[in-house]
This record gives sequence, C-alpha cells and structure tokens, in this order.
Amino acid sequence: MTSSPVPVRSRKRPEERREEILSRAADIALEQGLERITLRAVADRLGVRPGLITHYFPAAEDLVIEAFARAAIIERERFFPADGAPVARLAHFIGYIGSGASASLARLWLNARHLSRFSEPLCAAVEEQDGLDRERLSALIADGIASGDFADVDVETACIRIFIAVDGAGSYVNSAADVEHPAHKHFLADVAEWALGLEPGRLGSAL
Amino acid sequence: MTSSPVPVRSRKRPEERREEILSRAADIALEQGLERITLRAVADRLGVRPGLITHYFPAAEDLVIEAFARAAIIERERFFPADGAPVARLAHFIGYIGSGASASLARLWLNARHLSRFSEPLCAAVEEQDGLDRERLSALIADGIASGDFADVDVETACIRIFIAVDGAGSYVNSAADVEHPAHKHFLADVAEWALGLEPGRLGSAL
DNA sequence: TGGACTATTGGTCACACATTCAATAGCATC
DNA sequence: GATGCTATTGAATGTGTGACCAATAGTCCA
Repeated sequence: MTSSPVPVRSRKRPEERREEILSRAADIALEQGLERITLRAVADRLGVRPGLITHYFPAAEDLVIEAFARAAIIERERFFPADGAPVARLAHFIGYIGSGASASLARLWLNARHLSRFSEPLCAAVEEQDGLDRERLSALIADGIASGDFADVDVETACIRIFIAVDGAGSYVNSAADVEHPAHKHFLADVAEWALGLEPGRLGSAL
Repeated sequence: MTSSPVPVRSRKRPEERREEILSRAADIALEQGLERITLRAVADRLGVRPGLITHYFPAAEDLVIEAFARAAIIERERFFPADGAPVARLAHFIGYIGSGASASLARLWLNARHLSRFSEPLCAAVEEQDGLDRERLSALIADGIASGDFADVDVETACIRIFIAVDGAGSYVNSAADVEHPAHKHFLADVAEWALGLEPGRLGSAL
C-alpha cells in the first residue's frame, strides 16, 4: 500500500550538483556542526546516494572544509552591512554579534577553531576566512577614522582587539549558564569603544 | 625469537586502577584532545584490555567528562599561585596565559566548549570548572581591592571581563597565524588593567 | 536515431568505535 | 591450603564512518 520507493534518478549539471552538495553541507555545518557533515547525511538531505557525494568530493575532508568556507562567507554578509555611516555599521555589527541571531555563526567558528587542531587544511581555511572578516572590519574602521567618527587609532590594532572580544564572547555560545550579566553583554561594545577611542556608552545604544 | 607476549595480568585495587585510568585519560585530553579518549587509547597506555576500561566506566562519555574535569583541576594550579601580593599573582596568571606554556590548557578549553554543544553533561562539567576558575580569580580580585592595589571595582564584572579576554585570546591557539602582533600579546593585560582600574602598562612588565 | 559520455546508483569493504559477556586468574579471607 | 570474590581478559556484536567500483541510465551530440 505504501508508495513504491521508485528511485527517481535526476541527473544534473555537475556545477549545479556540486553547488547543491556544498549548500546542504553548509547548512549542516551551521545547524549541527562540522563533524556531522557525513557522506550519508548530505546525501540524505539531497535524496541521493552517498556514493554521489564521494564522486564530487573524493576526500570527505575537503567537503567539510569547503562547507565551512561557504557558511562563513554567507553568514558574513549578515553582519557586515554594505553601506551606512561607520558608527551605524559598527553598531549593527556589534548588535548582531551580541544578539542571539549570531549563535550559529559563533558555534561554527568555535567548531572550526577547535577542529583546526586536527586538520592543517581546515586551519588554513579558517585563517583565510578570518582574514576576510578582518579586511571588512579594517575597512570599516578606516572609514570611521577618515570621517572623524573614530579616533586616529592604528587600524590593525583596533581590529585585533575587537575580534578577540568577538571570539571571547562567542566562546560561551554552547554554555547554558548566564551570559546575562551586563559585563558580558556590553563587553564587545566596551572593547570597541576603547579600541576606537569612542566615548564610553556611545555604542551602548546598539543593545 | 621475539619475546612471548605473555599477558602479564596485574590486579590492582579498584580505586587505584580508576585513578590510573582517569590520569591517562586526562593526559590524552591535554595532549591530543577529548575526542581521542577512546577505550583503546586509554587501555593501550595502561597496557590493559579495553574491556577493563568499560568495567570502570560503563559509559565512555563519563570517562571523557571526568577526564576533562581532572585535567582542568590539575592545570588550574599551574596558573593560580597560592600566595603572594595580588598584583604579583595577577601578573603570574596573565603571564602564564600569555606564554606558550598554557597552549594545551587553552586547547582543552576550546575543545570542551565546542564539545559542550553535543553533550549536556559535559556542558555542566565545563560550567563547573569555569565556576571554580572564576572563584579563584574573584578571590584574587577581592584581595587586590582590599589591599588597595586595584580600584574599587565590581568583582564579578572585572572577573567576567578578564575571562572573556582569556577565552578570546585562547581562541587562536590552534592557528598557525600571527599572534605576534603587540595588540594580541597585550590584550589580556590591557583588559585586566581596564577592568581593575590599574594604570595602563602596570601589568605590561609581566610579558 | 543511435552512440558516447558520465552522472548516478547499489552494493561492498575495511576500519574504528562502544558495548556486552562468559571465562580466567589474582588476592584476601577463612 | 582451600574457597570466594572480583579484577581482568578475550572474543564477539553492532553501529557509523569513508572509500571503492562495476553496473545503470540520463543527456547531449553527431
């Protein structure tokens, strides 16, 4: 009585199929973690046989690495607005990180940073994506300095400080404990104000 | 011609054996990561059969959790000196974290924080150890405030800020990239000075 | 329309893992 | 010195993983 499990075989253009695979793998990376990207898991989501994934990614590790990069690239656009005044862009960035909306992104980075321990190529991919984030923030900082919104600080120094604060705050993303303390919630804004020579509280409204 | 693989069976008191197992598991956690704590790996290090590990830890996950706790407890003593002036103790703490000596500890925490995603009991253990660290640092801060070395800041707030900085700096422990930039190396000391109302540079000599 | 190319399948294999359990042997106690 | 308890072994089981490969069937082109 059940519908026959007819194996509907749909043949797609290699580039398209590859995109599909990467896209699903990136979804898994964000939802469940990089170590849950298995041939079977990706194949199931696509309604396809595991062997097909191997066909496109002979080494499963490469799929994981590319999926991480894709997830990082896609998520990046959510917190780096393209335009607006420097302070507003910075406030959006900080507000986004501080809100729960970036939890899956924080988990992804925690995940990847840890897994870098076991995989040299993944480590390289992490550093590459990290570099892209830094480029974005550095550009934002440079804009703010040029416009006079930020003090005339060293861009790289400010960028490094802010990202350490981002990663520090993100460390607790998997903890059930209280990240409700004001010192927690305001840390990133506090550090950003310090790093950019803003008067304390200037970014506080972003929360 | 090879020496016969005589299975030398040495029978030990349960408490002693259990300690041995935990100790080796903690070693593996620090050296190779929590996910490398397998029945076989621990058994091999002890010259014992995997079944014996199961005998003491019917659920392997419990061994991992206890091994993490043990590693965290042992390592804690290395960076929280028992006595000395508050500033000196703080400088030791910061110097230890900043030096490469704490790399395996940073890896352990990154590891555990990530794995907390998949295991509720591990998450609880992480929070427990985290709480113990915070107790230590809070006591140190309270001492410094009482002695007048630190400003009259809120202990919990200062503690939270410093630990976010610790975890943020530790995030890059598996990266091959440059953590050599001064902003990187001084971040923890900078934050500590800010959080404790110390004049900038006061802790810098610790590096 | 027929043939070539290859995306896709279905099945298999080897490996690492935790778990289970009956059999064995060390140690303490009588 | 015999006996009982249990720490320890040896082996088997089941699951999940990546990798491999011959067979199949879409799709495109001559």
